[in-house]
Amino acid sequence: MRTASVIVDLPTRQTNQPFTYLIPDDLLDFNLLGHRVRVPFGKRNLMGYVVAVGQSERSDFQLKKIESIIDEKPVLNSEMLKLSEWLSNYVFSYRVQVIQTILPNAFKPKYLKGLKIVDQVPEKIKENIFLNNQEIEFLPKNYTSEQIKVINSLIRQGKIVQTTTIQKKNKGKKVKVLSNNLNDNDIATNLNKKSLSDSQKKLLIFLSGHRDGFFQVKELAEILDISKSTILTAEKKSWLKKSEVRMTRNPVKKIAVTKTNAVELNSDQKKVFNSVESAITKNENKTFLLEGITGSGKTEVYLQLIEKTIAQGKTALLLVPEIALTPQMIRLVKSRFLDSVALLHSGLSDGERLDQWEEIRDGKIKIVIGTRSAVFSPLTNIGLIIMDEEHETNYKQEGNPRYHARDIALWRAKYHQAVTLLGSATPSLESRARAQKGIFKLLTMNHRAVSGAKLPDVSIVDMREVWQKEHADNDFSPTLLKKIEERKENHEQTILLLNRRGFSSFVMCRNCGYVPRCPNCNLSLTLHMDSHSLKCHYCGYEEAIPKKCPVCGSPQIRYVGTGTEKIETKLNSLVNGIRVARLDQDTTKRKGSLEKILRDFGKGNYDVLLGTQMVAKGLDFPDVTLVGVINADIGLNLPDFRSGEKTFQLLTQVAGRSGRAGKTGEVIIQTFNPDNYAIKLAADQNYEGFYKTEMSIRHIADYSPYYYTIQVGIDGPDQFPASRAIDEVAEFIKPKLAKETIVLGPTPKAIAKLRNRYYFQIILKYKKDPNIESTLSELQTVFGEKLPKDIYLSIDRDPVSFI
DNA sequence: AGCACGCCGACT
DNA sequence: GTCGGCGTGCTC
Ligand SMILES: [Zn+2]
Ligand SMILES: [Zn+2]
Repeated sequence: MRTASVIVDLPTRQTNQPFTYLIPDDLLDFNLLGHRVRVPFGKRNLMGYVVAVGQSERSDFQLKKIESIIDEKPVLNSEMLKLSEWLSNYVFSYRVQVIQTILPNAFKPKYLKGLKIVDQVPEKIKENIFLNNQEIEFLPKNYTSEQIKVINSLIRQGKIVQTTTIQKKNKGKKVKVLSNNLNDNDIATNLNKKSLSDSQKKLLIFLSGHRDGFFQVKELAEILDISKSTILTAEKKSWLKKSEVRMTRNPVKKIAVTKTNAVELNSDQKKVFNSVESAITKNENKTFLLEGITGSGKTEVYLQLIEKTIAQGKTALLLVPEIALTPQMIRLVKSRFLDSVALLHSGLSDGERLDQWEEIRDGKIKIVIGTRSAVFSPLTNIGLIIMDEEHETNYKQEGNPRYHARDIALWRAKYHQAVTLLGSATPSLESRARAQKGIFKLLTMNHRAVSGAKLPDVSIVDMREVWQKEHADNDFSPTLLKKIEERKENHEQTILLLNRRGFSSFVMCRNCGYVPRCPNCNLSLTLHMDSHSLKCHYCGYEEAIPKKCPVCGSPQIRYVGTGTEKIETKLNSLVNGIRVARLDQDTTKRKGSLEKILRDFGKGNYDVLLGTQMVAKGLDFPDVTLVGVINADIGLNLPDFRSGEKTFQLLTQVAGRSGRAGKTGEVIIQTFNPDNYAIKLAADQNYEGFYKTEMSIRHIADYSPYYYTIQVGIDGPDQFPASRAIDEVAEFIKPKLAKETIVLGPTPKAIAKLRNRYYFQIILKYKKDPNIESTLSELQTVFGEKLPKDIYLSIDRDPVSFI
């Protein structure tokens, strides 16, 4: 018997395995591998993915037949089938969930429930419920309980049946287009007619110049500045021919650019280019780590390597942490490769994403640039995968499946015998350590690309002294303030970083010390003057600012700590006429607002760009000659072994925004911990020094990269059952793991309560433990089975954050 | 996820 | 006796 193994579209523990189906006669000659199919499953029809085809002689029970295929072409090629199998095991996720992540959202089907009459039913029912149809769509919430009762009894009697239909969605809009239907003679004769209106004349002249184009009515009306009715009349007269095309939505086309060409590389860049290029040419599965200081011209190297790859008939993938923050890079890529590049990011609609996906699969597009999920784009024959800013934690998905784009990139590069290029000014310790061991090849660029441009001069300002000499609570040291004023006078620009949004970090009663907290998370609420409210930054809870203390009634409420809002207000009052743009989550909620702020700042409409970590990433503004860090200590004391690394990266990256175009840049770092190693080494722009120091700290504490880490979590609506469950998890796994594996906990998570759920964790640290994967997958299947429904188990391999 | 099966309390 | 509550388990 010819059979197919099908993963059904049901992300549950019990259905996380292939089910075997018979292949119907009409599909026997068809290769079903990777196809979406409709299959009967229990009482209903589900969608599924064929992950294998073969022979089976099972006689223990009657196999069911595949009902039909959904698409003409398979949606998963053999690479993606293998990848999904590996990844689901690697990150402990259901296979369907991984497949859904690999595929564009538009492939998620909609199940429509319906009712169908199969026998005699009372006339009244036929009229009232079926509205005299044989089959209707059925949504229980649209019917009264009486009606549901009647329906249920008729189903029991076998007179009507429930049906499910699987609906495909988003196959792209069909649009009406018009094209020229006249030959030269026709046009000439029509143009000679006396009765011709100006609009008609315009249209005819246009048609004579665009013999082969297809245009939408609206488009034509706009181009020629004539009314729609003129065009419709012309259609009636058969001047124009009507047809329908499927619109492929291509968001890159909307970015208008002029073509640019490769720029001559400097000697640093040339060296890097040559090493990587030779590996691409030789089809070596090699990974390079490019450690290039900020402004060293990594992008130009990327572009020329992509060009080379394409010239060899292969495809290329460029991953960036966040599209919105790298508009310059996108523009550059687009200007170099024009329409042959696909842009994939979270801002696309399902339909846009599907269109791009199909063009990539069909080989029409050979260059893909995109964020995390673009790593799954269905390119074939990949020659080069570039991951820019490889240290960014954005590349790790929070929530299932918890994958890291770097892991996928390396897997795919191996599959394709391709080259991976990881680039950063501040590589993750993990990658840098691998380069040390020779697993990755280390390449460096230590000079800024623009001739004459140097790394900025960095100085640390000890805020303890400032508070002693001036008055405490000063957010601006006199040094920083003076320099901001100077920049304003000289028509240069300043970037200010403060990694905390809102007005103040929390509010406190001066009399009794009461601090308002979130009822869902028990975390202190942040004051927001924009919205005149207190907000929880973790769940979004919001309440009014108290006029007096709810505990003791005192009207003396103190605002503690400083956020971006307060800095904006202060700066406006301290420097006369200064124009400040604020860039944080609160000012960029609206679609397009981020781009607008950056554009306006680039045009010189502002003196200062003030914001959270967003201002540290990738921005490239030539007039910025001063970067100020208001408070470098935020994040330094978080309960996370990577807090030093994160601080170093943030400071180094933001410092790199200064003096990129030849004008000397300056950086002022304000801190209460001027002796902290991460802050000092960031001030020295000394990545290698930081790497060595941090590695010794990690070594002593047995942390990554010396050990692998896995976080096992439990969360539930009540504290006690959840804490008991995590204890049981520990009991379950401990005896199965290798003796050398270190088990930390169980402990409550750093944020112990979030959105009314209680969180607990166990951290596993291991170098080599052959039992780890089997133990954890057993934990999911065996232990997970008896876990109460409202308690969730999570497994996070190589977590990037412990907060 | 649905849906059936099954075992208890409440009602025509 | 029957209806319906939702706890448990299965779906190729
Ligand atoms: Zn009080
Ligand atoms: Zn909250």
